[in-house]
Amino acid sequence: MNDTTTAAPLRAPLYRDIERRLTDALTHGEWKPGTAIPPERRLAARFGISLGTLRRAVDELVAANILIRQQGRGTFVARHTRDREAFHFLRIVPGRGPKAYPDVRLVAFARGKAGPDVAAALAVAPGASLFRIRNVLWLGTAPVIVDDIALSAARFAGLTERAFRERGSTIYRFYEEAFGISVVRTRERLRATRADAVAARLLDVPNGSPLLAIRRIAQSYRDVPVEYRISRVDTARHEYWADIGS
Amino acid sequence: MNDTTTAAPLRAPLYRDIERRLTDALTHGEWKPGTAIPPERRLAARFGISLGTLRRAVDELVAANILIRQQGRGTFVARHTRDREAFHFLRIVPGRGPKAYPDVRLVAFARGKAGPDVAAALAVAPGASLFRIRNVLWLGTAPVIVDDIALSAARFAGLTERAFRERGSTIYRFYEEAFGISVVRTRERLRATRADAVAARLLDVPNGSPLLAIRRIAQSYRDVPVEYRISRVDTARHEYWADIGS
DNA sequence: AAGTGGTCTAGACCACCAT
DNA sequence: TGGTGGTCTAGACCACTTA
Repeated sequence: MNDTTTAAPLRAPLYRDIERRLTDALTHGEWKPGTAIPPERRLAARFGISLGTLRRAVDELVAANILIRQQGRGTFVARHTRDREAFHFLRIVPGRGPKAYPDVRLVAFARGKAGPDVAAALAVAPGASLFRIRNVLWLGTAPVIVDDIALSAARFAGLTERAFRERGSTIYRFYEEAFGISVVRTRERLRATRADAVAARLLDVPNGSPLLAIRRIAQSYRDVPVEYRISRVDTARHEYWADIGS
Repeated sequence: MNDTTTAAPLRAPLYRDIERRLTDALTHGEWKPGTAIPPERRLAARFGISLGTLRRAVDELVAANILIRQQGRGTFVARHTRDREAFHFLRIVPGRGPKAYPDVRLVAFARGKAGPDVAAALAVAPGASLFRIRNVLWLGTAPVIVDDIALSAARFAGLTERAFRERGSTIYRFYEEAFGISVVRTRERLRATRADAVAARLLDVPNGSPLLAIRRIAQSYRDVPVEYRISRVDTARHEYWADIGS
């Protein structure tokens, strides 16, 4: 939650320690997305700390959308649902009218090599092997977004076009279930660009139309980058939303 | 911090109550931006609650950037500094190279009437009197952003072009000091557009160049809208950043 | 009824800042 | 040295879910 630039105190507070031990357990797959972690009283006993301190550590992970509390039921490891992927990570909404789920259509699946930018973004060596996936997202009755996704072939070993096409769930849920990779945050950079020939054709807009270009780095626990994605969005009838300070 | 859609429990927790009483005091000007609120132990006694509960209420306001804790010194009402306005609310950064403070140049100051969209955004009656302000923001050696600001003339009674031009501080700090209006959050919607003749001239780009258009509603305590702003950004060498899930 | 998370208390002690 | 926020504890009781 802190700025990455914040100086670490000489002795980290106990709840940070516990927080680290909890994400350790998550990273090592001790608790899977969608399942409950042990009850708070049990965890507090296991770590030999008070309930208040344990709750504080869990609070941090809840705030980071890594854990989800449900009163009376338990605390669960967050998992990607259709809603979460469509309305939390996908920040494109209609200018007017209700939100809709995107219809994701795979248009290209290939292997490639990482250029310097992608390599830096994914923390792999330049020239490392990649999967490159292109999707067109339909919202309502029109194509609105072209997504170009780059994945490290090493991290997603065994991925095939067929598995991706027939995944039967959202993309991030698929990463979770098939590769044990949980996307917990994204960093996005936006620019206004012009549609090139490919995007113009896929989005059915004139060549040179203004498109919103979003560069996204998706990260897992511990800020490990797992996906690099460039989205180009036709914002004639849709827009990107960002609330600051809430 | 909660979804606005969350059903309210039958009996609100005590700390929500305290949080409301604290923002009441802020709204009524009991504590001014930049000054310290009373120490936590004193506030807890004043409200007749435990320190833990008082801290929880303060925690919420700290998370919302309304209060700022400083260990050993006190808890202060957040105030707009150059850094906060330039790096927290202004989400435009250079594509490469270090961030810089914007140089804000006023190019137009006028009165006008609210159309339906602006009226809805500012929660004023359609046709209500407005101030309309246009600034060009320079970053480094080039004009990068055109800001068109709309303010309710009633809420900013007495504002003059001269006062705005000679404000001697950032814009949001000026709202705070001259009108007691504290901006604590913004809601932004982004689109890719083409530069019209005016923007092209002010930003020194060809007519029709792609520009990032940002519609911003700035809100004070209790989500009261206080400013409507449309920014048009030349993203050739700058970009907009958004981190999700952190 | 049993088990979970949610709220609230009372108090001890630590870390940091100003004087 | 005194005053501030930061951490941690131990425990009581409430609210909600499931069986």
